[in-house]
Parts: sequence; C-alpha cells; structure tokens
Amino acid sequence: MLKYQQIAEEIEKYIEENALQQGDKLPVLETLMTHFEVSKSTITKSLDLLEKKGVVFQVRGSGIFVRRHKRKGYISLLSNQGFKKDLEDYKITSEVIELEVRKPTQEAAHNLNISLDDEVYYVKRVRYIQEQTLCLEESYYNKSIVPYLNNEIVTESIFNYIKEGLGLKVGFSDIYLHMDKLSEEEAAYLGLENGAPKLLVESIFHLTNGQPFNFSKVTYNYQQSQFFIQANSHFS
Amino acid sequence: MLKYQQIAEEIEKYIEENALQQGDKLPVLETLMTHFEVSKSTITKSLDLLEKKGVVFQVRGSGIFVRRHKRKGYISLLSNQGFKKDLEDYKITSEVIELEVRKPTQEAAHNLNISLDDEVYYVKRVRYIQEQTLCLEESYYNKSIVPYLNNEIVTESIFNYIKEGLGLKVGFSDIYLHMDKLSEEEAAYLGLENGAPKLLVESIFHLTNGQPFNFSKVTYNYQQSQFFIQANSHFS
DNA sequence: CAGTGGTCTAGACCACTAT
DNA sequence: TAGTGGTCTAGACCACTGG
Repeated sequence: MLKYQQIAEEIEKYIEENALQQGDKLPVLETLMTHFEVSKSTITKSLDLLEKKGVVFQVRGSGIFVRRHKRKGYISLLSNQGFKKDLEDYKITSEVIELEVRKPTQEAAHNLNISLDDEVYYVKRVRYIQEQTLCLEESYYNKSIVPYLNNEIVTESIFNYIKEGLGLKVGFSDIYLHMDKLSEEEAAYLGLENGAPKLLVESIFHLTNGQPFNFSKVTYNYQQSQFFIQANSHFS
Repeated sequence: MLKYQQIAEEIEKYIEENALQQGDKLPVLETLMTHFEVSKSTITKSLDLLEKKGVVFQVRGSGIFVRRHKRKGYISLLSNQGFKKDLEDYKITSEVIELEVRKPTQEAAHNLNISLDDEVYYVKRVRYIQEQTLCLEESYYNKSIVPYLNNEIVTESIFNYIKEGLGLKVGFSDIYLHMDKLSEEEAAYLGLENGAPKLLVESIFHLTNGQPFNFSKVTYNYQQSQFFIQANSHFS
C-alpha cells in the first residue's frame, strides 16, 4: 500500500478512535511530517484524499479540522460500494428474483456502450433492511467483463466478487435520480400501495480504464430510504 | 489566479471547444508540461482538479481521457451553485413568498450550530422552470454571517451575492435526501395534487473555514426535476 | 507578525498498459 | 519493453488567519 494511503487510513483511524468531533483540530503539517517521517507533499496528498472523502477540511493559515456529519442511517450516494458500510448497524439481506444471461435492452446496451447482440447478466433482486423492503434492483453486467455470476454471488455482495474474485478495479460512476409514482408491479415487490412515491436511481459503473461494466436501476421504498452526500467546493 | 487552476480551465475549454467525447485522449503529460511550461506536479494538480470535477479520468500506463455524461436537463447535486449552470438552457425564475429576520426553529438552530436566541434571515420562495413550478424552498441564513438581504437579492442568486457582494468563500456542504408525500400546503405551492411524490433536499452550506451559514429545505416538483452525480472512486 | 497551509519546481524512481 | 501516469522528496517561496 502506498504511503499516502497508509497515512490517510491512520489519520482516519485516529479520528475514529478518539471520537473527534466536527471542528476539532488535527496536529499541524510540520508535526505530521516528522511523526510519519515523510515529506510535506506526501502528507498533503493524504489530507487531500481525506478531504475528498469528507473526513477533514483544511483552512489555510489556520489548521486542519475534522469534518463529520451528524445524521445516522443515511445511505451515501457517493460510496460506490453499495450501502453495506453506511448501514452496517442494520441487517441487510437480498432475495434474488431473476438471474440469467440475456441480450440487453436498448437502454442497457446504450448505457453499457455495447451492441444489442452482446450478452449481459441480468440480475433482479429485492433488498431488505431489518426485514423491511428497502429497494427493487435491476442490474445489467457486461458479460465480456463479468463472465460469470451465480446465485450465491448475487445474494451476497456482487461488487466484492468483482473486485476480489475477478481482480477488476472499479473506477467512477454516473448516477441519475428520477422521481415518479410506483407501478403496480413495483408496489407489489416493495409491499407498498400502487402510486406511492418512487425514487429511481440509475447508475453506470465504470472500470478505472473507463469501460462501463454495469448499468443498474434501483427503485427505493420511500419509507425506508434516505440519502446523504458530502460535497466539496472545487467549483469555481 | 493560480497556475494549476488556469491550466485546468484552459484544458476544459479545449475539450469544450473541440467537442471532445467520452474516451477521447488528451495529449500526454510530457506534451502538456512543455506546452504550458510548468513542472509535472503542476500539470498533475490541474488534472486531479478536472478529475474531481468529472471532466477527465486518468489511466496509469495509458493516458488521460475525457469524461462526459450523456444526459441533458439534469440538476447536479454537487454543484453547490444552485442549478443556474445545469439548466442554463432553461428559463429559471423565482417568486419570493416570505423574507424576514426571525429566530431560528430548533431544527435550523441545530443545523446552523447557533442558539435559539440568535437571529436568521428566513427566505421562502417558489422557483419556476419554463413557467412550471420547480421547487419550494425554505432557507435560513445565519444573520451574523449574512447581515443583510433584500427582495432584489433574494429574487436573483443569493449565493452570487454572498460571494461577490459579501466576499465570503463558500466551502463544503452536507446534503440529505428524503422522500415522502406532499402536504396540502406544499401541493398548493407546487400546483400538484395532495399526496403526490415529494423529494425533500436538506442542505447545510459551510464557509471554507467550516462555519455553517445556510440551512435550506427544498421540496421538488417530481414532474420537473431529475438529478445527476458524477462519483469518483477514492473509496478503498 | 508569527503560525500555518498552499503552490511550484526539478528530478529520481516506481507501476501499470499496450504492443 | 517502450510509453505513460503515479509517487515521493527537499526545499524555496507565497497567501491567508488570528492574536
């Protein structure tokens, strides 16, 4: 593991273990440099990483401070990792409705940047939180990148398998949100009434080399789901 | 303006003007270094900035590539700048319902980190897109940071005034999303039926020094609003 | 004006990709 | 294995904050 990642982890662990609160001040750069025995730029890189993750914020001329959000039970829209981490205090389970190799829909082909003749793994599942329905998920995996899936993998964490099992490196993702009313079928899966509020989250996940490998459409139960984002100001 | 920001802007402009598409390759680092006559780290810093903004992605051993999203008419949840930029092809207007100095609600006081005895500017407005209702916004500004607002400012871009007029520097923000059904009052303002789907977006905006100066609750018209996020993978 | 973070450089060396 | 991006260093100098 790289130095700056290692250091970032240690600083994050330090914040966690000492239960530091928003606004608490970290040691100054000079101190961190000598403590970790690295150059200034390396420490800076670690802190930039933590800043991107929303763990700290840096104020020129003043110091480095802890950033926290106060609310619990929210799903991070940025985490890229499913919500296992955000909701680790809750019991999350999955029921697989469908799993098969098929041709992509036009929409899926377009978003995955493949032809209608290529093959995809289609996965449909309902996810539960504390025995309540959380969401209905339809997902398309480019089969030339993810050549094999089975029921066991799909019941557990698919992304974990992709990273650990296949050794693929997940890069960036594009996420689109829409609101609407639930269709009869969706309402049935989620145990809600027809026409209830619906949040549809469409995501396109790419490998680090820019290739899209997954397109998914997730319909959330409006009673069980709330989301958060920590935004930074790199905007002019 | 700093070198690396300047360079980032020029690269972005170059991409824009030449209408480069997702996956198009930019010149290699060496070329960029000599062209802009700066060191490698400066170019790297520019590219890291563009990567954060979702404009490019870098692949080790391969190159620097353009990143684009395909869909138009979506509001960026990360832009921190209202949606003026995302929806610049559309006509956005505001109607101010209420504007006054008052004591904060408990909720506002908590989120702004002030006491119930402190004062806030309370702003309530409806925003329109192409003559259709887009959202209903309730916003609380810490008066000790934003000491004055008037109808004119509030009808235009409040954030612009805060930055240009007051010289404040806007930093990070925390954003929370909830779904629900519209109340009767909300439905009336938005011209929708009672009980229609509701997306509530709560945001807390901070200055670069970490001080929260605005807490806002925005209720969107589900028929007019869709959102997007470009996420990066700085997550282990 | 002392303290603290940010920018920028020049260069050595490392790690991944594509051929 | 050549090409390309990523890490890391040591140090000079700049810019902002706060007493």
